[in-house]
Order: sequence, then structure tokens, then C-alpha cells
Amino acid sequence: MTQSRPVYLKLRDQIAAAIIQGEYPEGKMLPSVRALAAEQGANPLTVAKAYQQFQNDGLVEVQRGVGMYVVEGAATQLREREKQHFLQEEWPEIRARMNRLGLDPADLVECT
Amino acid sequence: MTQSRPVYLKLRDQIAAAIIQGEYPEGKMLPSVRALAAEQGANPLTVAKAYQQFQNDGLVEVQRGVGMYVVEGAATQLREREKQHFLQEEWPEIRARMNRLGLDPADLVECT
DNA sequence: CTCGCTGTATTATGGCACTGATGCACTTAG
DNA sequence: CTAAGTGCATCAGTGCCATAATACAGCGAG
Repeated sequence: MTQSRPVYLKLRDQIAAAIIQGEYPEGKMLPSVRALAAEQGANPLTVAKAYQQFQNDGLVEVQRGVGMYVVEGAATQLREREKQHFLQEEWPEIRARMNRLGLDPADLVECT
Repeated sequence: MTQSRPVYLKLRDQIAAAIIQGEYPEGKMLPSVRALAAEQGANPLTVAKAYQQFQNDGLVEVQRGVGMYVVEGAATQLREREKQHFLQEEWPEIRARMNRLGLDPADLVECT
């Protein structure tokens, strides 16, 4: 019945967007796994798994017993990384798909 | 490490693309589950599962003991269906993402 | 009719991703 | 020191995916 994307991936994207948009400011602590889990109605471990990738990428810093902090420059770094991935991986695929469906990219730019 | 999409979904997309582009012409028989399974290195049942959805959507017709045939008008119907899904489900998300990343859609239309 | 091809149903099995509950190590406020 | 908060490791459960080995039913050529 879990037809949608995994919860931890949704959370990951959501957190990434929050960091990029400054909702989780650099240098500040982001919600604890338990807090975010309660807020999102998820399991703390699932939240932890979502946070994990940001640790591996060095975008957040862990202080055991204290919390996790957003590294300085994480926002722009994250934005650049996602931009790169979007342009190199996703956009070509999207273009090919639109072409196959007979859609003109120029037309879609206008629709809000 | 979210492994790649399930095999039967990949096959489904691949077959859909083939029908849209006329590689599997309307009225003609498409590869048997065993043949496509051998060609793709997959299990016949996995191929059957990929074919299943096209049957449910009435895009292919089964003649027991003979094979499965592409229904007349399946290509355009499939293209319209995917176009609808793309415009209503995927494109808004893509637009929001590009906006969040600071990418201008107009710029991307030109690249290639 | 016989043989070979079609799709389909059945059952079983292994693997893996996702989620969850519990407990531990650590830091800080009091 | 105590208590409450942090992240994290371990183990278990669940469900989907893919595979396999058969067996069956329908059609067509020889």
C-alpha cells in the first residue's frame, strides 16, 4: 500500500528545500529527530535516515548529545548541487519525454 | 541508495514508448512474454506483469493461444494519456523545482 | 490428431527496502 | 549529581519485487 515514494526521501527533499530557502538558517540547529518526527507524524528513525545523507555530504554537522547544525554555506552548496543534477540528469530526460509526447517546451513556459 | 525502479515498471515505460513511436505498430502482434523476457534478460512473469496494465487500459487485445495485439488507436490514446499526466502531475512540480533552484525555464528551452 | 507456440494461474522462495520499538552513549541545564 | 534532551546502534517485522518450476487452456501449422 506504500505506493508513494519512501517517507525518508520525501523528508529529505523537504528538508533540502527548507535549507535552500533559509527556513533552516545556516549555523542554526535544525529540529531534533524526535521533534520533526512528531511534527510530521513519522518515526524518529525515519527522520534520522533523512538527515543521514546531509551528514554524509557534509552539509550538516553533528554534536552528539546536542543536535545537528546547518553548516555555513550549505544553502548555496545544496542549490548548486541540485541545479547540477537537474540540468545533467533530469532535464535531458524531460526534454526527450516532451519531444516524444509532441509537446513544445516554449508553450509550457507561459502556463504560470 | 534507492535502487533503480522495478523491472516491470521499466519494461512498461519502454513498451509504452515503443507503441507511441510506432515500433510496435497498431494491429500487429507484440513480442511474446517469453520472447521479450529472453531478449531483456528478465522473467516471463515479469514481462507479463508489464503487459498486464496495457490490457487493463484496453490498449492491447489478447487472443488466447495466439498473442497480444496493439489496439487500433492505442498510440494516440497512450500519447494523450501520458501528455495529460505530464501536464497535470509532473510539469507543475518541475516548474516549482526550477523556480526554487533559480533556473529560468526560458533559458532551458534553448539548450539543445 | 500432434506438436509447438501463445497467455495465464498457482505456489514457493529469496532478497531487499522501509518502518518500527527499545535501549545506550553523550551533552547540557538545573 | 540528576534529569532531560540529543543522535545513534541493534534487532525485528512487514511488504513488495523478482525469480523459479510447473501446469493448464487455447490456437494454428503440418
